[in-house]
Amino acid sequence: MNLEQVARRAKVSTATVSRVLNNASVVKSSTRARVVKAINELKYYPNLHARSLAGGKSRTIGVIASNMENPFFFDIYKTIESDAHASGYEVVVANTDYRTEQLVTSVRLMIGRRVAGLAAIVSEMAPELIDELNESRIPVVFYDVGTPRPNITNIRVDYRRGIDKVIEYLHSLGHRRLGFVGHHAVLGPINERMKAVMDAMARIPELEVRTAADADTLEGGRQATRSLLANGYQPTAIICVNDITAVGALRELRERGIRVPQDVSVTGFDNVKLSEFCYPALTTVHIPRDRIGHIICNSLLSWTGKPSIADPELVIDPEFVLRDSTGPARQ
Amino acid sequence: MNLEQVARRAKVSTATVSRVLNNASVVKSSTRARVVKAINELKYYPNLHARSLAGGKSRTIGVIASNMENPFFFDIYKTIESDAHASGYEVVVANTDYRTEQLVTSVRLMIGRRVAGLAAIVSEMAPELIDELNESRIPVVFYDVGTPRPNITNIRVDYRRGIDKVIEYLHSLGHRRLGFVGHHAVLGPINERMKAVMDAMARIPELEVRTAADADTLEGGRQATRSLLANGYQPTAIICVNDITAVGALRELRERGIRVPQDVSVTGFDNVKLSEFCYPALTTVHIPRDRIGHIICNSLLSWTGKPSIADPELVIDPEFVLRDSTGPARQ
DNA sequence: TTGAAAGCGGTACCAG
DNA sequence: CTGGTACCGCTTTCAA
Repeated sequence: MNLEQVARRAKVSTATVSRVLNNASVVKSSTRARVVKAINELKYYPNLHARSLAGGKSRTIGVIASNMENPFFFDIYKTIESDAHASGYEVVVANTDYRTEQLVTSVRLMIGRRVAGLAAIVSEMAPELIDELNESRIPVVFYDVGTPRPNITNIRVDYRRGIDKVIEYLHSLGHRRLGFVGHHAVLGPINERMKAVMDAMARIPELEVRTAADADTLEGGRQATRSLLANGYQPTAIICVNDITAVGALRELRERGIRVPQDVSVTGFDNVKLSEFCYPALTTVHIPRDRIGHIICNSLLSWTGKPSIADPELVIDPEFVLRDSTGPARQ
Repeated sequence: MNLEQVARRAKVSTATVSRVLNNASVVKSSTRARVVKAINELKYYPNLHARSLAGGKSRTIGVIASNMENPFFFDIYKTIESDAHASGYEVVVANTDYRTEQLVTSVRLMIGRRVAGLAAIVSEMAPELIDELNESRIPVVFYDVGTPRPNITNIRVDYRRGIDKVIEYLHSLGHRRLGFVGHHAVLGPINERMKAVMDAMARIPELEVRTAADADTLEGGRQATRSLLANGYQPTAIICVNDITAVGALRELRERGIRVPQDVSVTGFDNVKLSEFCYPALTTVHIPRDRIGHIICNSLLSWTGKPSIADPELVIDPEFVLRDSTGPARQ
């Protein structure tokens, strides 16, 4: 089933069918009607590969994320998708599971697909990519990591500020013995969040902090919390790298009979929907995922081919959100 | 950057470069080495569109789901993706948000992409699709809805059995006044779950059931619960269409000071990870999402072109999971 | 083992 | 307004 068959049935040339498909206004309406009829009768659907090959473009934007299972990434993706659809673009996604190797594979796949734009919402990074991406001439937005380049825009959240707000608040409540629950991604923001904690510790001598890390999942948060408490350490507050791991932490604490926030305070990060629905509702830091999504999509689609007018690097300041999982330090 | 440039640099023909790319064994190893060198030096990545156009196939399988935000769908997707990757296939996804119109659009898009196989994990359905799909000759698996056809396999879970197990259990605990929290998808399994509840009510005269529905999200579950209780109705147990909405219900109940399970019991469905992590942990029904994913992928990739050897319709019996959100009926 | 060339299914330019 | 046709980048005979 192809253009030619449709053309034959409608008794026109393939060129005309193509025009109808791309609703060029030049086609006489009676002709158009015949073609449309033929298309429907034949249940014809254009071969997208042929289309993007011939056209040289692809009306598709690629999104690569570290962990779609985490609503943080998913929310950004959703926003991008809906913006893209609104502009007549399709979206194709890829997961890296925080694996650099997978990131490289995915990026190359996207290049191979000749996507019209690429958003990388990832914590990991591979230096060779920025070169390859540059030569590909594909507009790219990196969230969190990456270096600004001619066709690469950067967006990042000031995690340090976010963490500082959390620590400041906990400190004011009398917390001195802290725990940090991270996850296994060593690069990027996690590192930044972790470093922020370490720096705070250096800055405030009376602070003691121990850390543990596991997967970026509910279960991972639980495991990390378990190992954090394994050797008898008794923090009065646990700072989690994000909301998902925090919910995992809540569960571990609950099963140990440790009350939150009476016995220990817990904080999340990201402010995903779940953070209001878990029990107790999480004190966290809000990251405007919809705004990030809009900026990304906008930056990708408004690409002119020339250096963008907008800042090549955009930094977002996160907001502290107080809920029920934190309270005064015990003892 | 294309085959020809690589060919020129390696001083061979494009045919040979193509052979190297598809690692045909016929190429002399010294020649192959030259080509590989050229490819790397030029940072060449084959145009996937040209490839699948010329080859007539696409090494890509399509997955369409109703709501990727719900871990139920996401878990299935993850399994399919990992199986597909293991077999050298890529996966491209699409969301329908339970909208039939979007399903139609997505299916046509997949046909246009000439995917090697299509998995539709959806609750909605459009009759015209099965014809179009049939003519496309693409192997298809429908989960939940759809009619078996030459190239269409069907998988479904016996939701009725699952719901019956829940009701039976609640009934044995003395619950007579029930609530059902659904979501807005009118077709398919939801309907089946809802119908199962209704049928049970007819079967057991002493049962009273009222229902409410909203979106398939945490917030939706909360809203539905709110309207369920709005007019003073006081069920002793609330059956939720799935775990996500159940967690939403838990929150609404908590804010009203209604204790679970002392004052009212709550049940979920699906047994997603969150159901163990929320508080109280949900009594639910387990749906083996990994098994479903494996079956789907397997059925798609093992396609021979002829009617499959396996059953064209497969029904899965779900398992009851008892946790902490249910207890004896009060009063 | 390698090269030449005919498509794959569209798009878009140039005539008419 | 419509048709003819030269590509788009790659795969795949067919010969050499």
